[in-house]
Amino acid sequence: MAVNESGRGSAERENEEGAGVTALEEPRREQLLNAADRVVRRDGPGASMNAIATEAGITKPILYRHFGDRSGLFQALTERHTAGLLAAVRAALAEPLERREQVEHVLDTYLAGIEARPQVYQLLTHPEAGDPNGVGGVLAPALRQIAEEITRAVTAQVDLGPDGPLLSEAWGRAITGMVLAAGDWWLENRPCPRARMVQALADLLWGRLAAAAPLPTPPAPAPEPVEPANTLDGQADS
Amino acid sequence: MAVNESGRGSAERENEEGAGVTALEEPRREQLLNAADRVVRRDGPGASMNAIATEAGITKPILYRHFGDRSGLFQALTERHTAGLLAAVRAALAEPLERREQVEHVLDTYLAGIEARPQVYQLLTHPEAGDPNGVGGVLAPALRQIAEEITRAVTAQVDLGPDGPLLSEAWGRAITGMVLAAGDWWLENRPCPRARMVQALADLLWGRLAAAAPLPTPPAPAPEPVEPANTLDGQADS
DNA sequence: CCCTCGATGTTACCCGTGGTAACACCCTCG
DNA sequence: CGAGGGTGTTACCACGGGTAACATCGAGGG
Repeated sequence: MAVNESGRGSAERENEEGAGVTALEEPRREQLLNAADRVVRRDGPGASMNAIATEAGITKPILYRHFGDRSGLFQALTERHTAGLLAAVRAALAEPLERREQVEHVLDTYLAGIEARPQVYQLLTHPEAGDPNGVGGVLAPALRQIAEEITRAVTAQVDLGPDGPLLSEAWGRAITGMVLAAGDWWLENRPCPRARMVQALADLLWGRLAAAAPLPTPPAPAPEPVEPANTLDGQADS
Repeated sequence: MAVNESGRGSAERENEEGAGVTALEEPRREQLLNAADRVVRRDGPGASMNAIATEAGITKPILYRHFGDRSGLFQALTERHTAGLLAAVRAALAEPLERREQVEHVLDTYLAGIEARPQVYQLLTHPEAGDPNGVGGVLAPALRQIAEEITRAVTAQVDLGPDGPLLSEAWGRAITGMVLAAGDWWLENRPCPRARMVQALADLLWGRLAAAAPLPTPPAPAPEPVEPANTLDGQADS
């Protein structure tokens, strides 16, 4: 067919990849994941299967043979990257520090993790970009694991009285979401060094918002007529 | 033609819809939005344009004439629903209450808002499900507006010293993300009544996690062999 | 030596979805 | 009676996920 060297993207250099132990038993799979990784790093999530296949120097069906479907591929890809961050956070949560120091340590660990791999970080937070099925909550699986880890740590380390279980569960999610949103903003705007951000978040958790002095109410209280409570309850749909 | 009554989904009852003022000047548009609303409520985001068109009893091109493209439709749809929630939160933020009461009020307003329309709530938090372009941050536009509103309120009402701007910006995002994640979890599991959840979140912001007594470190420090620090840093790319 | 087996690879196709072009209808206004 | 604008339609295209069917090649085993 003489197609030997047609338009295969940037293939034929899958050798010096080097991956973890898993490569020893499933080398091809790892190579494909590495290719996918490159494409995602370049095109973000939502990269097409065709693009990934081309980058790997092959065609779609092989990808599907190895990963079943697109979400399978992305799940595998995500898990590779999740492991490190999750383990790091877990370790930080287990360290025997004074509470404030420990919280700062965990916050710093997370921020450092997402700082190190900004592109991939999108994968962890938006795994389902591109496949509309199963929207499933705000927290991606990776984040949900972190939330559970926090819950576990709080349950084990802090005395919250009879409502402990409820509080630690709620707080696990709350803290995760808080760090997620704040970290996302920080990563995008870089308004301050990491340590400063850690302080800001720890301060929030330490009730600094609650404790701070109030400012005097400004003189003109209602300058703009905001069109009172327009459709506050929206379409009642008769 | 004789196509009069072929396969048009559930059309010909667009009359008793009842919508806001905007319907007076752009009635067709409102009807289409109502149809889209129904479909999204039923199929979640990621509903296809065809499905929406069919539900409205028409075909795709008309949708595109009115909204340009898919994201235009969803943006219009989102704005309709955002208005109420945003206005409510804004009002709650402007109320002259004691700080703790005000925070509780805002939290309760938000939770009540998402509680009232769980299906649509997905729209606000996952507007880009189905269109992989422009992933753009964790916080959807609607949430970003809320975050800015919180930032504004904190800036105006709380004395945070020289770092005020940074802190209020960071905290605006952080609090929004916190309530988003916690609210999402609460909405899905309903582990407690709303008022309880409000308390839990306010307590967190009030530093209860920081202030609570520690639990004695459990006797057996390493009961489960957790497979020590597997691939802590993941792919080191040897 | 041949022949099966499994992994690797390909071409060609299906279907659904976003998006568009071109044409038809009707109703109103000058 | 036209012109124009809103409403509607039938195709059609490109592209992305996913699959069937066929081709190849190396390793064993009778």
